[in-house]
Amino acid sequence: DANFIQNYYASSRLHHLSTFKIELQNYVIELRRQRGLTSESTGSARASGRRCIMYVDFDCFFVAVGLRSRPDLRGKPVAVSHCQNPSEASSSDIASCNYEARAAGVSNGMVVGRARQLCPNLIVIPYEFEQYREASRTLYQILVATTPQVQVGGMDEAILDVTNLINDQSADKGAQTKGVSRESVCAKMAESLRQQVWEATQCQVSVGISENILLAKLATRWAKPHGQYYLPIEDAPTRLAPLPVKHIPGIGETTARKLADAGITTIRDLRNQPLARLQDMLGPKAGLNIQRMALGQDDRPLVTSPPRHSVGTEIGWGVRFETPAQVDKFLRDLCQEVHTRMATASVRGKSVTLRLKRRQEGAGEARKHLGHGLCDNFSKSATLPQLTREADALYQTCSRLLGQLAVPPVDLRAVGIQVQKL
DNA sequence: ATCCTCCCCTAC
DNA sequence: TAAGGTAGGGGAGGAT
Ligand SMILES: Nc1ccn([C@H]2C[C@H](O)[C@@H](COP(=O)(O)OP(=O)(O)OP(=O)(O)O)O2)c(=O)n1
Ligand SMILES: [Mg+2]
Repeated sequence: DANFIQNYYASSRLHHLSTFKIELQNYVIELRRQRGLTSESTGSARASGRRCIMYVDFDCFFVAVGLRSRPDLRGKPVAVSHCQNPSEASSSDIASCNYEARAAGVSNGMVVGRARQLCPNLIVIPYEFEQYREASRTLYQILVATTPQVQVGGMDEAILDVTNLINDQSADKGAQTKGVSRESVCAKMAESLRQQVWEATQCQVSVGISENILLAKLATRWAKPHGQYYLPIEDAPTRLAPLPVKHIPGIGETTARKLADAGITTIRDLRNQPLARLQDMLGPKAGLNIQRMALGQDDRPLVTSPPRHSVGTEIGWGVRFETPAQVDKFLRDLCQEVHTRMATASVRGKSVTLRLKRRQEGAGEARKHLGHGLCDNFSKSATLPQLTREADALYQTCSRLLGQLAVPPVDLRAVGIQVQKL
């Protein structure tokens, strides 16, 4: 099908999630430039001691945007998904659900069929990607107008370093005790941001506030929905101790299970482990990082203009081929897509990786309609003849890699390419 | 030690 | 029907 890739991307939420993030990073740089703030000192460069970090995150973002034009649905359980029928067997993903739906056990990423079992009166509304894009951009306009020290966390979340702003305002107020003053000045600033975002977007954000990125992010959990929460760093040991390890950013499903197998389930457990044991399980750097986080320690500065290290594209849905010629055509189209993105970003690369998924021996049809199902992954990289972004050069090299990986077209379930060494 | 390739994992 | 992408951190194991 000639326009498969374009049509697919037009409907893929995960594609939009990823590409909006890149676009927002560039947008923030542009907003800073417009305000003549490019070379502003860092948010905490002047300060030697305590930082003040704010984590700003829209509440059930896609649903909140969708409900603006559907006020009659407020108060009812609502989810955003492609699902068009009332089936309890739908394998369509829920991108976002509101708090009414969550009360029934529904969560983001769940398939609609399962969600309907938990919440039979769940209402499904469609995606509105352009509206999400607009709301995100409005959020970032407001944030950059407050401080240039903004890190893009994603389409619906951002991190601010307001240390210098807070210190200046605390100093202006003169005599007040430092600790109390800082907290109240932070709280006022967060109130103001939430109000501005609400007025400009008719969507709510929550704000977590603390002294580093980790604690500010964890604080947003207590801030939601549509609230704010200041987590004093002194309280961190007590507040973090009982939380499941999965709350630490970087610990996902797989790592949490691995830790559970070793009897480690809470952040307290993580903190009490000998460092060497965590490092044996997770590796030297990961073990150290995770134990530091368990202690509430995080000295990472904001990254306000992250350098780009790779440009890639991958499709793992609807991939069902019969002939090598079909695979070849698909690969050509992917190379063209990457070429276009590299041109937009004004980058060229010296190395390319081909990534494939191959249907596992004996795996039946995927649980998800036209999904990749159970697969084995393969990747192979090669150096490009020169620093390039030309679609044809990418294709020549990828085509060779495809031959080397030798996956029968019928067994292919995903194809992707990624260019690096930019 | 440090690099390289081929992975796995994570977050939105 | 359904739209399971994307970039970065980092580990294992081998080469230098
Ligand atoms: N599995 C997921 C998770 C998220 N998203 C999209 C839809 C979300 O609205 C948006 C932001 O993700 P969040 O994790 O911030 O979730 P929400 O904003 O929906 O809820 P909240 O932040 O209130 O917990 O990303 C998605 O498509 N699929
Ligand atoms: Mg959110």
